[in-house]
Amino acid sequence: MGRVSPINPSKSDPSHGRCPNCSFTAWCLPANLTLDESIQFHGRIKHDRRIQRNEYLHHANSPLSSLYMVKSGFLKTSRMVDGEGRQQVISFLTVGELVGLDAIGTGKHLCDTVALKESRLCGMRYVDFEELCHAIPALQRHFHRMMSAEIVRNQGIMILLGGMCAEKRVAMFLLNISRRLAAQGFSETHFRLPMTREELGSYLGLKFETVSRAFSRLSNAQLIAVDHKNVDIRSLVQLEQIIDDHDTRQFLARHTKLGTNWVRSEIENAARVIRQSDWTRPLVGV
Amino acid sequence: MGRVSPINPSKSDPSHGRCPNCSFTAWCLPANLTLDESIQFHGRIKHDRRIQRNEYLHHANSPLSSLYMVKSGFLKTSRMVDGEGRQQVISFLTVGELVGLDAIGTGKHLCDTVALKESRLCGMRYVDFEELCHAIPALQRHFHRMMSAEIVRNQGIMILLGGMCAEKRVAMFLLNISRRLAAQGFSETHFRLPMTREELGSYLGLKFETVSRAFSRLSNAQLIAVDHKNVDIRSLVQLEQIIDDHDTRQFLARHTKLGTNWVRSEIENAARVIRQSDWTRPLVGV
DNA sequence: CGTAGGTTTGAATTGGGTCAATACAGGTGG
DNA sequence: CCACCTGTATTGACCCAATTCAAACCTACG
Repeated sequence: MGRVSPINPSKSDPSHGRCPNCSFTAWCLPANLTLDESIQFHGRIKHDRRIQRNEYLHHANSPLSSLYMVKSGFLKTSRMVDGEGRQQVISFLTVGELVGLDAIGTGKHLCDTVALKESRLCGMRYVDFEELCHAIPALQRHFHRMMSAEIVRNQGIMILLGGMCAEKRVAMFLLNISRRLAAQGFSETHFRLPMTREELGSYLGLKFETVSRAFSRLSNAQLIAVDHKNVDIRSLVQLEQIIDDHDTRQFLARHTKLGTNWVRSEIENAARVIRQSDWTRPLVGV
Repeated sequence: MGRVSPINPSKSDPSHGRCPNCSFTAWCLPANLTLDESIQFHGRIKHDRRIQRNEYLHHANSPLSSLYMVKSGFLKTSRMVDGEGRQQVISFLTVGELVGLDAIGTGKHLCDTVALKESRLCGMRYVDFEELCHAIPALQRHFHRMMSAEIVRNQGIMILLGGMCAEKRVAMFLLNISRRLAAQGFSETHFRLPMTREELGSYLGLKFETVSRAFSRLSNAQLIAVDHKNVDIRSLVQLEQIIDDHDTRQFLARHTKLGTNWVRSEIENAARVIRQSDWTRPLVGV
């Protein structure tokens, strides 16, 4: 039996299903299913559930019924942090990402999951999914790999939260978003963040003012351009460099031109050059 | 065919295997396997691998060959954080806990895993494990639940790292250790930590001096007694309360008595007792 | 429009980090 | 058995990045 090659989702043949570019079908392409298996899998999918901005996909404590794949849009998951209602954002989810893995252990969702913008999802009843995993060994292996990958992702966040300064956290986040969007065929340098500074801060372990300042500093250093929720990455390379750089402030200072207008910038730089060594000297052409 | 009831591991019947109280067999008890399945599972286990303090179970980048269960002892896993060799502790592992889930996605370990003290483990080749998961649907379901539980645990760390002050982090850690040891039949209030302050700090996103100060403050507030690596939890209840309390410093201040010498002498006695006895011995059913 | 929610920025505060000094435990070898 | 030595732990003094508090400002949307 011929194997379905792991081609780009956008080119996948929708002949055996009513949901063109079905995100769930696309998700299991790397599992390298046979055509039969692929049809079998596709047959259990509930296609194209839509939810509006601020609408909940599910609340904490609700039972797990289905796993969902994001087909379009953006969602966040968040969890209660203490006795009283403080919530912390646990993840942001976008196209091609699976929702509900954390509920399998207990059979109940621990997270609220809510749409940050209008979103479409494909779902599959979890009991069906388990059944298919047993019927299709390749799917089982793929699922194990995906669960493991989720664990590794979370370890990445733990590293971010455990030891990085504000600018590195934001830089890592931007690179992460960039890669995830690029993987789905969107621009890797130019996007609109669907979450507020406060939600982002909650995710990154920072207050919203600190997030805002971090954006400003990265912007001053010309690594990005920010206009409210719109982000333009000016240098993916430097954004990556800053994460490994031991002295973040110095790294940013090297690339920063001070002030918001030419005159002020020139004056302050001139003063600095006179007073100190030339490490604050702006880039050529300023 | 009769089902193996999910009884306490320490009472499990070792009749169908050479490894009494085999930690891996115990791990799959909640899966509620039939006797046949249980024997089948047990048959693939490589029993009783021993590793010494500071010995590596595996290094980062080494291929995943086996999953391991900790039978006794304590290990840590850690990951490279940046270009140069800074490592961050990702997890501490003790009796009854599974090692290697994060390697399934890529087939390579991302973490170094090293023993904090002499440890014994049971292992199973991952290919065998996958095969058994397919052959035994109950095992597959159990494994999925365990992977999901691992994701949930990591979310807990993310919450800890994202928003808690030093004392709360240490309090949570102590409660966590307490529960894990209690689940294996050890004392839930009285134990010896196998890791250094630095390793603990790395895990909790703090410098070792800060960990030390946090221990001191919890100790001054009579919630715990600390003597170097020996910890005696004086009030599990208050330790839980402090996590929900909005104003940690005030909470601690309320309970702090200055200059109580009698406490100190009791602590030192307790510490002596721990040092003399083998603290790793279960209190029940030895 | 007008208002509420979101963002930016400044100034003051503080919790944790850094640096440094000392104490202690546990292992080693004499 | 003891003396030594190294790695670990505690504690104090000072510093700095992030938080808190506050004031504009913007923009999205009814």
